[in-house]
Amino acid sequence: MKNNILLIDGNSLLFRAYHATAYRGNFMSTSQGIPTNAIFGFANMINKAIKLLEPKYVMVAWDTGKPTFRHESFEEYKGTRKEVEMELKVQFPMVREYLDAYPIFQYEEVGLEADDIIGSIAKQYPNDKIHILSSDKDLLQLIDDTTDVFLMKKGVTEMKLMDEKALMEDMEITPLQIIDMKALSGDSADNIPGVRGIGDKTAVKLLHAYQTLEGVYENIESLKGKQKEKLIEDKAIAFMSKELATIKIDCAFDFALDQFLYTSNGETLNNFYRKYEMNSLMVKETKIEKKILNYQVITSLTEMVVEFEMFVILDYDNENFHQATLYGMMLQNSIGVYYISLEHMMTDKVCNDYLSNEITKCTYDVKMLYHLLDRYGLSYNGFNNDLMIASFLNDNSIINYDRFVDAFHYQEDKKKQDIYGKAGKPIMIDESDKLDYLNKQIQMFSVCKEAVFVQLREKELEFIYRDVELKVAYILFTMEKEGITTSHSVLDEIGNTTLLKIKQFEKEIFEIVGHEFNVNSPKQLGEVLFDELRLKSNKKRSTAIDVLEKMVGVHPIATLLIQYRKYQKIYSTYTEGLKKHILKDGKIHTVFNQCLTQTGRLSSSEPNLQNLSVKDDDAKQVRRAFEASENHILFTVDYSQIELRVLAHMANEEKMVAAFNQGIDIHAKTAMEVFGCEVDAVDSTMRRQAKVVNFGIVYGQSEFGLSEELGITRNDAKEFMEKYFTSYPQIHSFMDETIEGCKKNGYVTTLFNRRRYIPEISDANYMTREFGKRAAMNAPIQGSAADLIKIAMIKVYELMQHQGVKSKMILQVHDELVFDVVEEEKEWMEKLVVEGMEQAYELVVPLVVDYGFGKNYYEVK
DNA sequence: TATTTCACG
DNA sequence: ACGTACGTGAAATAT
Repeated sequence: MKNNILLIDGNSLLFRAYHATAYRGNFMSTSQGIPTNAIFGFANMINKAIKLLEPKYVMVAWDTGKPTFRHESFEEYKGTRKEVEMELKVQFPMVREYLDAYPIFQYEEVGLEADDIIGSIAKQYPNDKIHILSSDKDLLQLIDDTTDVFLMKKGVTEMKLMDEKALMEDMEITPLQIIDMKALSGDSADNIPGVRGIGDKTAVKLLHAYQTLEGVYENIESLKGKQKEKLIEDKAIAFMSKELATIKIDCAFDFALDQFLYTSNGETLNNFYRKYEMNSLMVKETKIEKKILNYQVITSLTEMVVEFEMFVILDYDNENFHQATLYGMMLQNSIGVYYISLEHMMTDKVCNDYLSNEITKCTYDVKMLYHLLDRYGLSYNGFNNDLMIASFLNDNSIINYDRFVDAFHYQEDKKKQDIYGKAGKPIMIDESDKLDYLNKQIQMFSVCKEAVFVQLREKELEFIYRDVELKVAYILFTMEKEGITTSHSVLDEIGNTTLLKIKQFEKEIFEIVGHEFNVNSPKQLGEVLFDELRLKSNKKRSTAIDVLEKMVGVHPIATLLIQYRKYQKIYSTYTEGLKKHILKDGKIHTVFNQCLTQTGRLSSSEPNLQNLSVKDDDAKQVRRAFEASENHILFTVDYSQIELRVLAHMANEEKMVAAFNQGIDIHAKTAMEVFGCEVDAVDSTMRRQAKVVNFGIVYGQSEFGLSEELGITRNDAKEFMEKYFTSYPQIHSFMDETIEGCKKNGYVTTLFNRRRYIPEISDANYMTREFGKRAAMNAPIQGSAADLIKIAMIKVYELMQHQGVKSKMILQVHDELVFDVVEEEKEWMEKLVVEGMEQAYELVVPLVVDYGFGKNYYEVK
């Protein structure tokens, strides 16, 4: 029986991979700057070849000794060889490490070139099918009945299978004539001189007439003119060139074919990819592709057996929740996969029964499902499991999250975008491709499901999953659906006056500078400030606000720029930006992303309603556009210093806990401790400084950072922090223990067991490691606060349901909830929400809220 | 697509 | 000698 053997010309592929992926001196590299572009290209090449050829045996041959630049693209890079070489050189040991991780057998021998190794192996197994992968045309001479060459054309994925027939079509010569051709025309990249004045074209002509180099010289008298002269002159060189161009086929080796047996180890391979941050190459260990079941298109759920906890996914496009189109639904039971179109979902009574009953169902992204089914008037009961949320809780670092659930992406298969197009740019949907995609997706989900939920239990995340996130998902759906009334005319009005101010400031800036330029361009502004006006900054050429603020008093342009920036921001991001998001119902419906942040907070987008200006009054005016509905009043309730309270609780810092319990102003308390004075002696400056330290502690701020922030010397800042930690010793030990725990476990946890993995804490790089420590100190605090407000949302939502209020919860801004309250329910809601939030969970310190009412979002506070 | 800047908690 | 506070999203410019 014929074996399928793949022989890879390592050097030629690595050179090709390197040059094909190096773009104008830019290299793909790890965050530490280790170049990985050649490995990346190399991996793509061999993976593609292996996939296409399905070889039983694979090996890679390497050149030894000083590198011989056998690559055709060498010439182009000759000029910059020195620089380029280092970037490539470092990847030589890495590619060997890669092949060991695969694992793929590799071989090199002093005195032999990769060509000779490949040639000898190829001819040693005349009864097996040999494929050679290379970008070097030289290898084409090895083609015979059982040997072909996969020749890299351009880039890293284009390759052509060259056999005798293809070679004849392309170059009009036989494999062995490759040698004669090189003997005649030479190969500068290979240091083969050839006959001067004879190029590829002439060489081919001569070989057509006389078959071989020997043939040419036997018939030399039939030739004439300059050509004949040159041939006679360079005869010795020609024959030497022929020898040089001939690949050895008679080397003996002491390895056995069995050593090439192809296997691949997903774990070691993924460890390699992870190490060098080549996440896109990650392989999915579960290979379900081969056993994918067929799906069946049905018109009624009577055609399938309805089982407990089936996986259900929707067929919908890439738009956001209030715009997406629903086409159908796919379901999987223990027998198979079924697809029912929207039309039949709407008419089939059994389908309606299934969606309205409480039988447990599992999906991926339940909030999106609620939106779609709701918008199409369908029911959505019993969706008690969400694989997206579960896998996010297991590991919210994107890599693993993707690996686990979006595993089908790693099968080099179609992505959602390939099927439906991008948001705002839908494409014609190919029904069969789409159903194949959904079929694969649902089966992948089903395969992952069990492992995901086992992990969820192992990590003790069931509470946060079932009692927090799943419930929050439903509440967020209702909030997003409700939206917030937004006045287009108020935004217009603010926009218009803002635009006038922008124009005015711009004019004044141009007058000072003496010419016009794009003030929005950091590059152009940098030139104006640092080159033309000769202003100085300690931070390179940054034009950020803190740099500009330091220039106030030095140059009049600073104040103008600060003003310009402020109004430009109001105009572009807020007045104009927000208008685009007002829908026909006069409302803005933001999207709350539940599975995104590293800490467990929500994020808001399209538009972001969690960053509406509040600190600057001009900018805060934008909030006037966010209004209560008719006969309603806006109600906002926010936790007071929730992160500091969480810190006091988690660290169990007695003095701080006592202060909170006595209702003492915590910043004043801190000032008293740090400055060692009585409460009456605390002035506003001291309180402000204490407040900065309190916040800084939560972020793991350094002495340097504190000194910058407060504008004091580093020594003073150091003393400040020392006093802080002496006053609050438990906070110091809590931080230390948190960091130690993170180093030991690789992750930190919140009060409710939510995890954040922080691999950076063991990184070799100092800066990365320091970042890891700060993140480790902050995540339990920010994360626990995020958990708490989610619990409060549930508590308040449930109280509202039970008490039957008509008011709605509409926004969450990390420590704040916003409600659209029916006027008659004002006192009712005030009591309900304040109590709900304050009693959401019992800490060793009280949870306290501040709140306010108003007809719009400006007036509420 | 990446970078810079700036809005929020 | 390094570089310095956590977590987000949007817009404009630069590449």
